[in-house]
Amino acid sequence: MNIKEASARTNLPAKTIRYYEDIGLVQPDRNANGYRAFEESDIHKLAFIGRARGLGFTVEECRTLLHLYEDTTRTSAEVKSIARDHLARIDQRISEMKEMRKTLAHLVSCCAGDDRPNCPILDSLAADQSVKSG
Amino acid sequence: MNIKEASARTNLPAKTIRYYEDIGLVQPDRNANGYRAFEESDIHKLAFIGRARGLGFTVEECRTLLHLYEDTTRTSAEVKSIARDHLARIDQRISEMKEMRKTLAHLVSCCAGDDRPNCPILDSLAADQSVKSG
DNA sequence: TATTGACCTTCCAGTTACTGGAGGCACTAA
DNA sequence: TTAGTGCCTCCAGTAACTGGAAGGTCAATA
Repeated sequence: MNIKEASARTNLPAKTIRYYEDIGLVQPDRNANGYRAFEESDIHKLAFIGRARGLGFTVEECRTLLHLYEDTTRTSAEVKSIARDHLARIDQRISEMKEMRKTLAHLVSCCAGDDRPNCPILDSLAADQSVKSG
Repeated sequence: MNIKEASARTNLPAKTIRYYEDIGLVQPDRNANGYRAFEESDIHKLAFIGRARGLGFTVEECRTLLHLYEDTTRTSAEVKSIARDHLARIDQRISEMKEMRKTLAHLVSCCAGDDRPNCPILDSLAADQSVKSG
């Protein structure tokens, strides 16, 4: 199948699929005319990558996961370790963002949002003692 | 003061400060020898930017906020609008990450993490019906 | 005075994961 | 034959830095 159908089947933009080929995640055959010829196995790989990306794994992690998937001598410990590291990064990131959110929400709630110039948001950004939270 | 002290005062890497000059966020004077000469006002701006970046504002938002800060004819509504948009983006991002976290945590908890190859994490990534959550 | 070492400069390249666009074949249908 | 769509490659740009090379400057020391 051509790239458009592969794109439709995997929900990945054609550009992205070409990119994944570029960096060696998939190696579809080529037709005589030079068009990529995707097999079911390519679609399967691409869908795998798409799902892993959807869970926030980096492309390099996706590559590793794909290798592990194809390596029947893998151990589930290897996979779990990658997933757990990623989970930790997500937790880290979530807590950072919650911290930002807290400060920001407080500032927003303090700001009149009218036509006067006085603004606690700017004051806080400018202040040496920054308002960190409620 | 030289860039090293400016860096220490603002907690921003020297590289980052040079970058901020490159993109026009600050315009420190230069000494006869070509070294940047930071004034208190530059430090203040840099610290402002650093705090705004710490709250997750993009560099372009920082530029806008800085302009607003320096423009005494601003309205707090303008500032609040930027902050509120940013807050919405953060909320969006947090909920996306929580969704990821949920799925991932579930998969991790299902995986034995031993020396056997069987792995529900890989199964889920490979499966056409993906496991979305608990 | 010469030289070390820390500090400063600019400029170029690399990072992540794509995305947009130009220029140009290939294929299908009318 | 022509139009329209789809495909190809290659180049450049995105965000916000970061690393490193090559080289000038300054203060202190041998």
